[in-house]
Amino acid sequence: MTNSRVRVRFAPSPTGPLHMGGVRTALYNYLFAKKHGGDFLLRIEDTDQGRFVPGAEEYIIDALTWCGIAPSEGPSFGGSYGPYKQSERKPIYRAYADQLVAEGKAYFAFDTTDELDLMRERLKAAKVASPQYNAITRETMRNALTLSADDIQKLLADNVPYVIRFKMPRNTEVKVLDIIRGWVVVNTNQLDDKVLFKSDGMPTYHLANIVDDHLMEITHVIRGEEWLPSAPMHQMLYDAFDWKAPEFAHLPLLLRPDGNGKLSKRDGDRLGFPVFPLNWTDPVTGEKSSGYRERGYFPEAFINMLALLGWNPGTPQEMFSLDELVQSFSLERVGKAGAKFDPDKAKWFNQQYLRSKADVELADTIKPIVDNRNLNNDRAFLQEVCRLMKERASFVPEIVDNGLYLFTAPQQYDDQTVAKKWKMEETPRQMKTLMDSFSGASSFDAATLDAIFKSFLESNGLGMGAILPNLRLIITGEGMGPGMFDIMALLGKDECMSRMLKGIDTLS
RNA sequence: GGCCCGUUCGUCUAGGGGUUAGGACGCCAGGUUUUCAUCCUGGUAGCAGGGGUUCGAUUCCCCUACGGGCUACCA
Repeated sequence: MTNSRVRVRFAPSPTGPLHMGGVRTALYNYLFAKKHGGDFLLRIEDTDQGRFVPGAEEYIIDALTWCGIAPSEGPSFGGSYGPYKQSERKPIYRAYADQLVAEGKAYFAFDTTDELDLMRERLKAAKVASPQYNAITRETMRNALTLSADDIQKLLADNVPYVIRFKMPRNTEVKVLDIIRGWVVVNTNQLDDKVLFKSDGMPTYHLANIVDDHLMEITHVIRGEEWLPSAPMHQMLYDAFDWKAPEFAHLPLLLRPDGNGKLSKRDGDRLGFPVFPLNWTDPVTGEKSSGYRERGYFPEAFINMLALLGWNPGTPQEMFSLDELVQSFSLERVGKAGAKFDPDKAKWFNQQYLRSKADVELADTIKPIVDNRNLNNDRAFLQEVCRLMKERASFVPEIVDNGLYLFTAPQQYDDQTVAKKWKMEETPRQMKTLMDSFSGASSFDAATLDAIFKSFLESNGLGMGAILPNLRLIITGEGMGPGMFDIMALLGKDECMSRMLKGIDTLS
């Protein structure tokens, strides 16, 4: 590798929607690339034709785009190292497998699935610790190392299916330097003769991955910890090809909030939070999974939260824009231990972003929701709704849900407040008097209304606590909410009068 | 089972041979607010256990426990 330009890739398998753990892996790749002025590319690893899920690839691209971490190379993104889908690179791989065979570093194996199962069972019965196809067992199997040249020719001529296996050397120490974990040392006796090339003509992950990373000039492999056990094997492959291996960084896993285990696709809706960035409907089962986007999360909040799950800047800063993350990120500050995802903290992040948004911007965001429900969508009105409600919401849709009374008159009145504050003998009379005071308002703005209200209290010798909750009750139906006179000013005189009248009437 | 990786408040984490072990979320209490939310103040709670090394270990080493990952012609 002659150039020193950093190139990293995110290489998911299109077997379903990308979950948040995958998004985090993509994010760290993205951040690392940007930090070092390098390239971030997407490669689709679809070598397993049996597990292909329609729509998954589009989903991955949509999700990354929504998160603001779209790659600069990849399927539908272009780039000069393509194609970026392994199924489209199929013709490339065979020659590399053949090269290893020619050099005696790999070999043909003709064993059937049944024969392999039998071998494993035999070894298990003999109490062998980990039954595997390796330097010892390969001697008893049907492969190019045990068969005669004539037999092999015959099998090939008969089109008997075969795979190409890596000839793992015996009793050799393999060392892999991981940026996050340091040296990881494994003896090859623990490793098996991995299949590099499948009988269906496709390479396995291991071969395709190494060949593509080499051809695409990947300098750093940043991936999930589930790949750590196969890293030594990958190192052996780079050595076998006499290629310089990229640097490795194995990320700690995202764990589920309850109990144990890594976060899986099933956990989300079961525990009441999404595991996916976007909604997803399984094309086969029709099963629906909810996404962060549709739940009302901002991509910035989602990304911010994800970034801090396993990485920290070493400073107390928690709120990070994507640019700030790029500036601060380093693999050295990625932790080693798995991180449990905390839905409460995710919610808090979103709340922070929601509060920091401009009212105008939020107004645009709630407009589709409002339109969808046939509510008042006047821009200035929505902006004021957002100003009043955003301190009281964690998610965008809550602005509308919690402030529905700003759009439509209440249909019912909060029982608790009625029971506690509404006095049959005097409240209706007080409310009527108050109505008269408001109806004479010179202008219906919050300050004027506030002044009118205060003088009403004073001239009637009343306290706020006795009157205001009831005013709120008949106008909003609620016992709590934003500043009462802001609400009234927003609703306007006619609406307030009509609501007060209806409220008094209903509750009397 | 075997191999590999890991272990600081409930959670995310800072720290690191001598610290009152720091921050954030959550939770609790008080203040502000006519109310709720926000905001402010305070509080609760942690170095998995046992051996070493050391004047001194949460920090370094070993063991154990626990957790996780991998163990396919899946990635």
